[in-house]
Amino acid sequence: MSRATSIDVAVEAGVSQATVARAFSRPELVAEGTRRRVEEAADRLGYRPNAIARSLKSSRTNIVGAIVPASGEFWLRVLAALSAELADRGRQLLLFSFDDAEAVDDVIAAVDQYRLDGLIMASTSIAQQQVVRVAPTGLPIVAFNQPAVAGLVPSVSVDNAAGGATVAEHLVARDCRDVLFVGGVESASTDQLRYAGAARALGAYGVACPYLSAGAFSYDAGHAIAAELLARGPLPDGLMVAADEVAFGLIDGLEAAGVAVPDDVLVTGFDGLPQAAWAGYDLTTLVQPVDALASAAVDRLLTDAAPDADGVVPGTLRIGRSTTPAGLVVENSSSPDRAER
Amino acid sequence: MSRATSIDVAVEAGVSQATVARAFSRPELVAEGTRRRVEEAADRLGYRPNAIARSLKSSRTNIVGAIVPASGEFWLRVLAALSAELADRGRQLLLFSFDDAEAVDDVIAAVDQYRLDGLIMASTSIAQQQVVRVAPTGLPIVAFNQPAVAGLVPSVSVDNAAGGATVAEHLVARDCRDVLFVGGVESASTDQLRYAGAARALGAYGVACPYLSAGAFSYDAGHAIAAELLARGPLPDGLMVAADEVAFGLIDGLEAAGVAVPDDVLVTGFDGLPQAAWAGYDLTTLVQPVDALASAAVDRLLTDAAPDADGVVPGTLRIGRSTTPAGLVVENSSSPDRAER
DNA sequence: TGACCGGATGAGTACGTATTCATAGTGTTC
DNA sequence: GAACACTATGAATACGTACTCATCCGGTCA
Repeated sequence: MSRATSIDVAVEAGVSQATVARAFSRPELVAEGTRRRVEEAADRLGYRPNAIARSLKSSRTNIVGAIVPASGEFWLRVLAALSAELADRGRQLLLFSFDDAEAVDDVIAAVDQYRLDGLIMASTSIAQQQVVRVAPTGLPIVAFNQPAVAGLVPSVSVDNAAGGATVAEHLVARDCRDVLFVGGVESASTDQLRYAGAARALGAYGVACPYLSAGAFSYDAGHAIAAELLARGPLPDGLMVAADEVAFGLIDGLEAAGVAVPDDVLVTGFDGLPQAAWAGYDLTTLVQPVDALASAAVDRLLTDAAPDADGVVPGTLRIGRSTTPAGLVVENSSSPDRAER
Repeated sequence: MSRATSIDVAVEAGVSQATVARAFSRPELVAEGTRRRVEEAADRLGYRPNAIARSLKSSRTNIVGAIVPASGEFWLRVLAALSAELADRGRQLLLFSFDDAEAVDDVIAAVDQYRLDGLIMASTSIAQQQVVRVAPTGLPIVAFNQPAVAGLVPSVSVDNAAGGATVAEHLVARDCRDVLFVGGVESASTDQLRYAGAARALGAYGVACPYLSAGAFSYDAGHAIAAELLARGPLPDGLMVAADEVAFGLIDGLEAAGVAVPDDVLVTGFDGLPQAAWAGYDLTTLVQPVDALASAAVDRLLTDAAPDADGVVPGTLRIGRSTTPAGLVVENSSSPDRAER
């Protein structure tokens, strides 16, 4: 007793299969009474149009693929946002998560088989050449937070450079004269842009900004780099970290070594994870507008945007205790640095 | 210039379409030389089998659906684990996330259309009747961490009752004589089981264990309930919270009010989120073996397990600072309560 | 040498839908 | 009342694959 088909419904309702198909896909072409009879018959048989067969005919699946790294709080948040956004537009999300960059090739092969309506590539570690290989297949693509491929395929990302600058200026406003940028993965374009934005902004104030890589965008990497930082000599005034998760690890690593944040050193993050607002850290960070980014990405995907359509969405600075030493008096406590942006 | 089909390849290779199809689906039936010729022709044309058409014929999509709540750190972790597990078995994951329980009906309708190979329902807020409605369609289902439907459909979950007991016994071992259980959503079966396990275990020691609901499984709910707790009168020795995320909020709420954890009150969580291990909280919690759970769920799904096949996987206690007051001397600091389980 | 067997391949069909084309029916206009 | 426009419907086909069945061919055995 398998699923009822449109033919079963046609027999039940005493009409042709074509009429059943029309009743579901273009109801305005079917007479009122007929349509009701078809609907009743369909209800009785528990009929649902078979999306697979429909896709075969129409060559549109209503499914959008998303390639997303398998770990990291930020990506998981992005995933939820994309899923919600697609659901709003009647699409489904086929998830491809991957651990290491090599697996991306397998994923791309799979994507190809499913004739998806589009593909969102969300990762900093997908190589440029891998993206390029997909592009000619005619599959609409959008790169998510992967500014390196901007120009090759439509992309959407937060304004990393401006965000880096915003955070840097905040540190200057908090009297930092000596800042160290702690990056995640040096080759990641987001890392580079955030650093470039920060270095330029700090340069305008005559503040130098060396770069140090933690080696990964993870809590553990941040925790591990703390020791190296302390071994290097005296701490700078401010540590500007390229990602919240790394910053959490770094803060914990520092405090385990007896260094207090923000009393001994100011720390900032980047991403605006929910945990940044949790009192345990209360981290100053650049909040990525995940929902807006997801919305923009889906937009570009479904309207088949031009390859050079780069959507850059501004982030917002969240100021927390991690850059607010106990002694500091701030005029407007809710958002003291609002004017900076 | 659309995609090449098996017919195009057949022409190019000078064989029939049937041979091309065989070369890809059952290569052992095709002679060595022919197969090579087909493969070369396919490469030249960039041919990939169309999974949609294959599904139509074989009525197997190789796609498994997952209905997962749109928020909550725990669910996101589950999602990543499921995706990885399915990828290992050559399946894809079609994601359906939902905000409110009503949306589940829409999701189920969508699921039905895609003729998925299986469906994983991961949520405590999916009503029993909704699950039951899906069951008769013949679609293999597995309920994930939703013990309420055990017996109706195959289910997989952590041993909530035993976990609750384990945590409770740990609190007793830490000299708690007065414990309050802070639940998330009272109607959630996970909540009930964890509470029941805890209450039974505590009862054996003559320790009472009242129940208080935070109203949601969220940081904010935990934060908000802190005030109510303090207004109720003197704090108990230990607060046993039904979920890590709630516990984080509760701890922050308490500390904002000047109550120190663990010095003034011990706090435990449940789930074992990565953040529990972060030094900011260092929470004692029952770690759910997410990967093992995901693996078990996929297993049951693909082998079409019996409806009464209930997979209950044990969790492990993680002991953190949140139940280790400064004065306490512990014999084996790495895992002092290992014997408890 | 003829019957037979097994492997390799081709012709044809089915999966369930959407859509094109043809046709029957119903008014409408001069 | 005939020619016409228009709506509602049915018959037939295509989407791309997998699989059944039939065919062919070289080798084997009596």
